[in-house]
Amino acid sequence: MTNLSIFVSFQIFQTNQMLNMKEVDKLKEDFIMNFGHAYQAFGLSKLMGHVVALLIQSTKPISLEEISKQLHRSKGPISQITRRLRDKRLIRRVWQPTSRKDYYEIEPEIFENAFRNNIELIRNNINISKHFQSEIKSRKIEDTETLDFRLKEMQNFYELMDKHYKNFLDEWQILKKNA
Amino acid sequence: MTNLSIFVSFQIFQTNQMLNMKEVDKLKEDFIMNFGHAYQAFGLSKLMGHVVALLIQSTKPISLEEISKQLHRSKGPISQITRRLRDKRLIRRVWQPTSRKDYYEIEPEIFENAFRNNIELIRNNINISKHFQSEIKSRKIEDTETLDFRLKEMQNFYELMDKHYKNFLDEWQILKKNA
DNA sequence: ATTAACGTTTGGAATTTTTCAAACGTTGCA
DNA sequence: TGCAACGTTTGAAAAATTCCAAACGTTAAT
Repeated sequence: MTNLSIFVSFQIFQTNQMLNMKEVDKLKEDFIMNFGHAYQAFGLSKLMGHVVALLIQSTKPISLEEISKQLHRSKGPISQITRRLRDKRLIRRVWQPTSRKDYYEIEPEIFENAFRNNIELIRNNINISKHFQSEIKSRKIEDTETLDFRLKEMQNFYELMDKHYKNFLDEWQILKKNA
Repeated sequence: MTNLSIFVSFQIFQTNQMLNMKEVDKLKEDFIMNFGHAYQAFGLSKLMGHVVALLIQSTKPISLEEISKQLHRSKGPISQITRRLRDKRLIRRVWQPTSRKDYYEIEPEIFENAFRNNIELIRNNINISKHFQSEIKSRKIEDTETLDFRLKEMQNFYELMDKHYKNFLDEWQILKKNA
């Protein structure tokens, strides 16, 4: 009875430990999945979100091999996705003197950089509206009042947006320096 | 010689007319393609961009059948895409008393609404950062200083962004009323 | 020089997304 | 009541994307 009691409480202890382990892992996995969905919602690859999440929650840089292991992918797609993420300046490669492997860590300015990538899309909208306004004008097409109005509105909208985007980034820089 | 001259200039005239026709159509097609790419870059369906572009450049509402004809798609996908576009409030359905068909036109506040859809994604980022901060806290996980810092920064970043987004929309409203 | 440890590239497989044609349901009209 | 004109849904096909395994190139160590 006593023995059993001890045994049981030991079991419970074990189980709690394991549950805690599992819960932390589950939380980590959940974190990774959340970023996957968020990235997908932004029109990016889900895997990109997974890698980003993995690196955000990691205290130290992670090798390509370890990334592929943790995300259950082969090295091929991870190699490609890390390249794309580096191009977008969301992660960066670091050298560990002790190893020949490539290690990756999160780009400290990941959020700013992701945002800057978005600004470029906005700029593209401005360019589209400008481009077609000038095309219409130079060709003297008829009955374009409505389209002219809409294109001009589009231009105004995204130019104002661009202005506020800059304000935002400026204020963010100030905020960060004071922190 | 004179006759030939007249003939030639007539030919040129014809050709110019035809070229103009083609050029306008080409411009329209180019416009549609541009929106397709832009929508794709934002993680939306290319076809959504095509429909939006078609409706932006049209003076009058267009029937579902005509949309599918102009975009060379069958009615199935057009029906689905118009539904999604209506859900996002980028286009709207209008009733022509003379016809039983559904007609679509661009939503006058298309740009604002598209932007508002984006704000929701931002809000999601805030929620992710808040959620995991509280999860970490309630579970007393060890060595989370780095992650805590990053999550807090993420929250700050997107909350500041949200603030500026609101500023932007407010200013846009004012600008539009005064226009 | 050879080998071993890497990351990258590549061709095809697997998965997901898009699209179509046809069936279906609804509504207006005769 | 029956028919015709619609839009929507659906199951399968087509297209696009993602993914893996293996080949490859490069570099470092022996």
